[in-house]
Amino acid sequence: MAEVAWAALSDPARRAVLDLLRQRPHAVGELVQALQLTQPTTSKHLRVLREAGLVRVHGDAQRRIYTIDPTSFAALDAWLAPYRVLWNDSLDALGHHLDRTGTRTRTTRRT
Amino acid sequence: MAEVAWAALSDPARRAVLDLLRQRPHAVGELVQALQLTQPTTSKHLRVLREAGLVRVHGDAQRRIYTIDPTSFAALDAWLAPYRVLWNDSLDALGHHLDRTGTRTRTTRRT
DNA sequence: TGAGCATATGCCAGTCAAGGCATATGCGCG
DNA sequence: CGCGCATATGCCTTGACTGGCATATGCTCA
Repeated sequence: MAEVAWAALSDPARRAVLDLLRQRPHAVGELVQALQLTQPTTSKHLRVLREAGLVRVHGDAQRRIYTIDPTSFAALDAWLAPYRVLWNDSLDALGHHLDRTGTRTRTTRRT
Repeated sequence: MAEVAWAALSDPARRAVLDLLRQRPHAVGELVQALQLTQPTTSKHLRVLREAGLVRVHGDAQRRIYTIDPTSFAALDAWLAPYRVLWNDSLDALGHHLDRTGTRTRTTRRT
């Protein structure tokens, strides 16, 4: 199902793209420069991410603005969710008190 | 970093294996039968999962028992975590009240 | 409308993962 | 100690993905 989404995430460059987009929407050119990739390569990665439903293109002008598409991420997380209980249990067992590690629902201030 | 872990998850068969292991540890033979895969293929998938740190082999007798290794999952979730806030916001915006969707730290009761 | 920028696509060669088959290894039992 | 079961590994072929390059497309502006 999420099939393509997982495959998309398996590439480091693509995860890097997402990490940039997570902060703010970017135009292709910005990504090219930030990631030190060639323009065609970047476009191809974006295509993969787009078809995986992980990103969305906004401006259809000359500059195409890419943004994160949260819904697909939700699907990934949904798959991962059942497993979360497992390592939470393990951590508890180890006495890891760290209040909600970094796994909170809405904080994400890290770095 | 998690590099291999993502790649491992990109295969449906492997996710199926994990879904089985999540419920209880399984011997290779059980997986073969449950997933309708050939034995060598299954072993190879298990190898990938093992090297990705997603599973662990317990009994070193004739029957090798595979179990989920929670730690690697934590790494994946850690990467995913920053994105979680994004779709939570979207959902909130849409008026989704559902307290902490299913994203709590220690519940995961959803189906 | 013609030039130029930003982005996408096509084509090609190299690489890598996957499945099928045969076979090797590890282990317990008679 | 030799046999047989459970699992792992090797080899091979095929298909998919990647990056580089050249080039096509879409859009804006003079």
